[in-house]
Amino acid sequence: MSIETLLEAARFLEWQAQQQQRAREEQERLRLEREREREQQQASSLARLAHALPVEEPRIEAPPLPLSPPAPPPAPPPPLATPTPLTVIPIPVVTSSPQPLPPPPPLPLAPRQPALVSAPGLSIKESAPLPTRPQGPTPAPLLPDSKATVPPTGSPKPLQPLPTPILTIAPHPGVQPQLAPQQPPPSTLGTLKLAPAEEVKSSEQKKRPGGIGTREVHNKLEKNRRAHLKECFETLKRNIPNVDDKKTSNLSVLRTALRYIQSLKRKEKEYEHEMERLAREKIATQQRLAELKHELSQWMDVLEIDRVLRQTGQPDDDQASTSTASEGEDNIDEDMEEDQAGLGPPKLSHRPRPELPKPPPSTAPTPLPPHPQPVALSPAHLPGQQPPPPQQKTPLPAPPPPPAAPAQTLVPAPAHLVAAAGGGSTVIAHTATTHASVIQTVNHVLQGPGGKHIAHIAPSAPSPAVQLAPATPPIGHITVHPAALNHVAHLGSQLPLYPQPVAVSHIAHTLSHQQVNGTAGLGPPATVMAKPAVGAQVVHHPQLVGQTVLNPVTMVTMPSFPVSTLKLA
DNA sequence: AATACGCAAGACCCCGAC
DNA sequence: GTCGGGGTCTTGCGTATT
Repeated sequence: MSIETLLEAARFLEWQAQQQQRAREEQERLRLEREREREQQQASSLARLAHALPVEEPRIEAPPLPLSPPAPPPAPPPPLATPTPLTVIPIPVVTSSPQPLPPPPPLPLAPRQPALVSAPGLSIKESAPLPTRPQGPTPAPLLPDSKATVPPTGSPKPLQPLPTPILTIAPHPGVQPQLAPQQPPPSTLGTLKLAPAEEVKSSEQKKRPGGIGTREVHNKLEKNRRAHLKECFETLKRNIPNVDDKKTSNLSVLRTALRYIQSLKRKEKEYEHEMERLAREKIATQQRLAELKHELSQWMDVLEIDRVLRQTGQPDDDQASTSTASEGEDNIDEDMEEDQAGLGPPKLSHRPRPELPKPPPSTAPTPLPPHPQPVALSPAHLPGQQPPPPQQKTPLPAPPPPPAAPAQTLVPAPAHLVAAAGGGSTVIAHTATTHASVIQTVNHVLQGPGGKHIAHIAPSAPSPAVQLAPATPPIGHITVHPAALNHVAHLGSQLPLYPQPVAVSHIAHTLSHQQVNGTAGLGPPATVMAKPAVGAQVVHHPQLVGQTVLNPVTMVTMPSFPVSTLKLA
């Protein structure tokens, strides 16, 4: 492209130069004509012997007409022919060498035509190469000269025969004298001057189909092509690092360029891979962050709920879950503190056996207070059928707006707690995959009278509202696993209210052991974990660490209730 | 069919190495 | 001085365009 633009620019400059040259020629011609006219007038007036003069004049004037034809071709590039040329003038000297110089008024016509033909490329190429190369100086003149003087092959032939017409013109009294003076000034043009005559012939010949002129033109074009090619090679060379200006043949340039391009491609691939890797890391990190946030929010919700339960709970032992709450730990902060303090035992005492239950609340799908929160309590735990004390509303305010997690996060949708209040007392806790809430839900369920509870946890509909859907078939991401009795969910243990051993393995995107335990990002849970007394065991999933798991699964193992009563999804 | 354009072959020249 | 490499120039031919 740059070459093209350069060519365009060069053409434009050349064109301007030509215009300038032409204008000067015109002026010169007019001046000559005036003088000649004067002379003629004087001569004619003095002596009417000069009949021949008028004949010649027509020739002189004839040129102008032809001049116009050449102009059009160059014109195309830019309409401007204005002042700039002055500066450009040098260029014409360089490039126009072949043709433009036609100072001689009569002759210019022919020379210009060739110029038109060759103009496009010559300007740039010759200009560039000439200076650079040692040959440079010679070539410009050489072209005309070589053709004119020494025709290596056969091109020059026409030159000598053709001169005759020129000679005829030359004889003009007025023209010749002037031509002579003009030529001297531009010494460089001297050679060029010779060219015009040749060019005239060539132009004439070239007009003839298949004539020598065509060959000349073709040679020029070919030369332009070579120059262009050379320019391209130089450009290419410039764009290749570590290329010696010397010793670099075109072939070597091509080879070097090839190697360079290949290396660039390799680098490009490497960078692409690096970018992909970084992008994956970013996504994983974002997911992890989102999950941690979500867990934190859920955990807070659980605490909140527990607090509510305690507040609303009955002091009776029957309602174990509530009883614990009844102990008056209204303050979440206290729970937190306790948990952090590692005060597990007290809770244990609170929680006898989940199985022990309280009145089958299941039947009472008492509509949970429109709980905006993602986590809801199974009816069994709801203080039953008791209208939620107003207090609930106040403490529950924190509907943890789903942590502003990045869109990419796989964090499941808000939780749904589906409580099957039916006689079967199958409680399905459909909630998001947050172990804390899961545990809690399960624990609550277990406490229910029926004893048949299934905590169903899965990413569900976005609506955070609690749904009581007895008929809802348990869908199973979840897994309440009575069999795995040996495992005590660390998360379960986190719940201060329900000390019974519960194993929960929360498999999420990229969870490390610390993350599962909450020791990594969650300060409070970490301390809560310390409940060895309860027999809590943390199930490690080292094989999952660092792995991305789609469809996070939460496993809750609850040994405390009879397996027979369990209804799996 | 005429013209324009590009390519390749041959000839020539220049320069550095031996 | 010779040789080889590289570059330039000229020319003919083939193809595309008008």
